[in-house]
Amino acid sequence: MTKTNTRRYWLMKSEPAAFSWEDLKSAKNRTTCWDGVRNYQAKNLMRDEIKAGDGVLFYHSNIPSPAIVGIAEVVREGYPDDTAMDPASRYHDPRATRDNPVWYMVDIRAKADLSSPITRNDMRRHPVLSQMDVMKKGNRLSVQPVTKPQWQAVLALATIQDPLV
DNA sequence: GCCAACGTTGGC
DNA sequence: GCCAACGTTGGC
Repeated sequence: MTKTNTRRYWLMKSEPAAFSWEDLKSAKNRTTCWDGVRNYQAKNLMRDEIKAGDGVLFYHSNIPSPAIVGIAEVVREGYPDDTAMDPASRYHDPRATRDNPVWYMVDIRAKADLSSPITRNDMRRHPVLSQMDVMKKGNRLSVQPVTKPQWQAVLALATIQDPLV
């Protein structure tokens, strides 16, 4: 089986005031480590499920018009989030050690802009995208699974080719 | 700014 | 192990 057939898709939320799509694009190698996630469900996804080559929808949250704004790719899969072991970090967790990192992160790289952002209003009206986890009330997971039909619907709406194929 | 929903903490 | 209290998230 080829990598293409096993690729999975995710949505990652970020408050642009903290870290935006533009920040990712201007980062070295257009790449960043997704550190500071302190939620067990998201940690387990990053440690066990999210693989290099997987697709990422980059989503801006907590703004007047929340939206999917870009396409990224996972370039490094789960490894210890060392900010947890750094007493000077705002993400410090005193339980974390080299033998027991407690928290994990992945690296993602910006791949393509959308022709225009896909807002929650757009998603709400869309038969496929309205079913996304991110549209469910009260869903606070910062890393969420996305189905292949949802991924394809985003690319179709954005009128771009899949940058990961 | 409001508030519903959620995850975590800690007393018992 | 239960659950109330609390802090945070995030849409609106």
